[in-house]
Amino acid sequence: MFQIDLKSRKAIYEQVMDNFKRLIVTGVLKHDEKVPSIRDMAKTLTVNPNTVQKAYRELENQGYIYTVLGQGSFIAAPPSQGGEKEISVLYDSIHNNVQELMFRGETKNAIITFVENIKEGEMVSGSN
Amino acid sequence: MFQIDLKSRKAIYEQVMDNFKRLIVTGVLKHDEKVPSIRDMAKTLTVNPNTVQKAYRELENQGYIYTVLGQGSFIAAPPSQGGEKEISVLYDSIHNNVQELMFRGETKNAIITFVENIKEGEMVSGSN
Amino acid sequence: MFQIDLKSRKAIYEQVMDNFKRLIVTGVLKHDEKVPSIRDMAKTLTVNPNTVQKAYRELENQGYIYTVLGQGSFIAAPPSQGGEKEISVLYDSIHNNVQELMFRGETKNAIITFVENIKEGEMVSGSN
Amino acid sequence: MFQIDLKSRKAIYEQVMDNFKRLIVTGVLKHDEKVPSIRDMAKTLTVNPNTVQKAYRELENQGYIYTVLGQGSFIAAPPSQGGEKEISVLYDSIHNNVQELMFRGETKNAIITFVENIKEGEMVSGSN
DNA sequence: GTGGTCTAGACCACT
DNA sequence: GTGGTCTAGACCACA
Repeated sequence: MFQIDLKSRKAIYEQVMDNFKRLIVTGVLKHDEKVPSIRDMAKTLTVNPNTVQKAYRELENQGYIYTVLGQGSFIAAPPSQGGEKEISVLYDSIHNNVQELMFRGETKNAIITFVENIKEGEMVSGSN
Repeated sequence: MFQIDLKSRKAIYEQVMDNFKRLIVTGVLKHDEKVPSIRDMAKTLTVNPNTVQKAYRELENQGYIYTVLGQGSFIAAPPSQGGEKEISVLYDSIHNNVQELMFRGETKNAIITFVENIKEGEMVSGSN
Repeated sequence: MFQIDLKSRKAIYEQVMDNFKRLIVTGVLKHDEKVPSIRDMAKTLTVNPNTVQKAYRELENQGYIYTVLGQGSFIAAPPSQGGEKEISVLYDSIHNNVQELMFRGETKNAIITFVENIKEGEMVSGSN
Repeated sequence: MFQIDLKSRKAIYEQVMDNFKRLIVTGVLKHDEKVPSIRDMAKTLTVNPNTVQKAYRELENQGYIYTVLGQGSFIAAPPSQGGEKEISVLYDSIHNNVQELMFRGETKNAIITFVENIKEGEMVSGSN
């Protein structure tokens, strides 16, 4: 499904979250699809189950998955409305990244071309 | 100059770094300009000098400032070349942010318009 | 493992770094081997944990070790490529040392014989 | 004569010392030749006279120059004998540098060839 | 004045 | 258990 980098400075549970988010956002994981159990996930990634549990708990808090007691966790429906704050955070992040790219010599046109070529169901290698 | 949030979950020294990076990238702080001494900065922010020192040391490692022994720290010259890895990280981050925005219902056109309106010396309210 | 000289003019954290570098470069410490925890090392050397932490952080920055959150630090893989600048610095240092040795009466042949006898996994008493 | 790098992490007085040592060892400055006065040197390098004074004092301690009261400082005679400790320090430094070069993938032959090509009166760009 | 090092000791997050 | 952050406060070297 995906891999995590134990040597990374990023916390493992955050890496797990990021990977799930990416798979959900890119449409690989669809609404109401079941996610692996905590134990299976932990075994697959060879990490501590507590770590996976923390990732799932956070994902649930942020609305990406929901849990049915005794049955496991499932992908939540895409947010139909709301999340204004989330959206502005994302825009701010883009703003900063674009400015730093320009500071580092990238042209605005190159950046816009890059953005234009992004498709809704496409993934990028490794990120943040 | 700027403020930091002592209650934030983000480390103080990282907040200091982010603020300086933003001021440098947006052109507010210019090449060879002197930055406040560690002690002054610590007093202004009401944090421990060691914390500011850590921020400055990291900023120096990352090439944003340079230090002259016994005289203080100064804004470094913008990166003329290299930083390929940095640049690809920034592009990846934009990629992910754009995808999540589209997942949340924003249109590609709205995002591109947003990017087109970013100027090289402009700041954004709260970021990251 | 090794000892440090608290009275030396050289910073303690630098002594710790130098010792680790020597053990790594000479092959005594091998890839993925665990290094003592910060607390253990501090106890062994009878110095403050913060001092050891600084040494470890720098060693990580320079690519000699890597850290797994919550598990400790480990010896990194030898540099496969790059480090052009590092290499030229080392050559420059040799250049200067050889010239000073000749200035002090050592013959070129004696120096070359010395270099020829250096083995990849050999240590030298006290250095630097 | 030479330049110093104010931005370097190396102390200015040490840079001055290193430069003089290099000029002496490479034969550019010869026995009994006069070295610039502290004031002239400070003006030329645009540094504090106290800094130059410290460099000269250290150079005198290490036997590279000697001072005649009221007349200035002069290059000392090359060491005819002694300095066993200095010599072993230089050999140790070479030992370590060679080992690190091999660790970084340089071959022994390449290093030996490099040493063979060093001439007594040749300089190297920037060192250490 | 400046930054750099070190200690002692507390608290937090991750595994 | 592990490393990471922060504080308070001392001392040193350099310019």
